[in-house]
Amino acid sequence: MIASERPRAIIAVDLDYFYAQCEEVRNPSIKSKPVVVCVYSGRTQESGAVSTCNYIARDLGVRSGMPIALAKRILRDNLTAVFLPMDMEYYQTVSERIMGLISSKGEKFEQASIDEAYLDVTTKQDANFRIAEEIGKAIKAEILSEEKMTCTVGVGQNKLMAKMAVDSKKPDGFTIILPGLERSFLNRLPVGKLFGIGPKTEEKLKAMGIVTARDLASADRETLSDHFGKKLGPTLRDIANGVDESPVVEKPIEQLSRIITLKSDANSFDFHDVLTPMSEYLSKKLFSSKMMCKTVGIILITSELKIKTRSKSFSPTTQSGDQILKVASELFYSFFEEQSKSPQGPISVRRVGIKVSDLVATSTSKKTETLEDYI
DNA sequence: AATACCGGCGAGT
DNA sequence: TCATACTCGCCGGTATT
Repeated sequence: MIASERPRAIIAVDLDYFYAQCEEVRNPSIKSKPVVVCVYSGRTQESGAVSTCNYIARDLGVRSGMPIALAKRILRDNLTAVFLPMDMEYYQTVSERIMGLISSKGEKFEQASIDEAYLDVTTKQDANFRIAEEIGKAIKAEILSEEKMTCTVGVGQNKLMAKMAVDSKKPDGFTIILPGLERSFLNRLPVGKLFGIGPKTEEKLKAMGIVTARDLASADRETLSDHFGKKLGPTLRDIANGVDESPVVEKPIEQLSRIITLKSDANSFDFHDVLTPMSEYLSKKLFSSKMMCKTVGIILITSELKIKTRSKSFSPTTQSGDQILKVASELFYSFFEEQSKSPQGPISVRRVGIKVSDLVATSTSKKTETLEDYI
């Protein structure tokens, strides 16, 4: 046993229906109406998907990921419904202000997404999360007064439990799971409600007779490893037990990608026109985040919505748009070469993208390693 | 035998 | 019915050293 470890106090903050709430803040007159934020793909007038929506729309049955046309059908009798195109730049600036606000409330801060963050507020005299509660309330109050926005806060002894606390009451929630009460909080939940267990894993577990978190928490370790592998198997059991040792730390970006929907499905490798701006965009992103990439990949989504990927690593690392374009073009070319030879013939593609990964920070020292590679 | 690379899949926002 | 744009992580297979 490890010498008496004091439980950590972790706060999770989740900005409620973030994109749609940003739109409400910008234009308060829509607050009383269903608000649906859309990603229009440009194929037809209404093609695309719902990114997120406010709770008025959710209560009427709209869900994120849903086709826009379906959301419009659901809301067709509601003359007040508002459909807006996504405005990432605006959401990003709002997010940055709020993240700055949250991070100032604790030493260790981790942004988990554009609208989620963790804060480690562990202090010596806070075994019952009194201080964490104060800080959590202060965060909610400040986001409300400064940005006119509600959020949901969860407190637990690790990131997993803080997140489960958040998920248990949204929107505008505040939930604390005290140390020791993890199992009683989780036990009744179906495994699919646990963070990290999606539909596929839930189905597999169900087939094994594991339905609730209680079942999973005491499931045979050997059996879990056999079915899910030696990493995921034990992790699943940990999740059901509320166990999570992962620290609150800012993680460096490890990949960047850019993907678009084609105006119509295609099956040739003449993608130069769409690839060029994507490569330039990624190059600029790399530059602004002071990163270089070692791997370039392509992403294709077929007409049947199957995802295909190809990638290539190289050295030295690069930041250049031309280089990214060159590698991506080669990958596209050989992908379609390969496809044309396959028995099914050429494949039809709906969406295409480029991904840069294996990112490394550009050397800050005077003598760069990459320079020597060129000599 | 260990590590790197590659493509597919799953989960989440 | 129609089905976005990202990010991260794991798995198994194969290639490289």
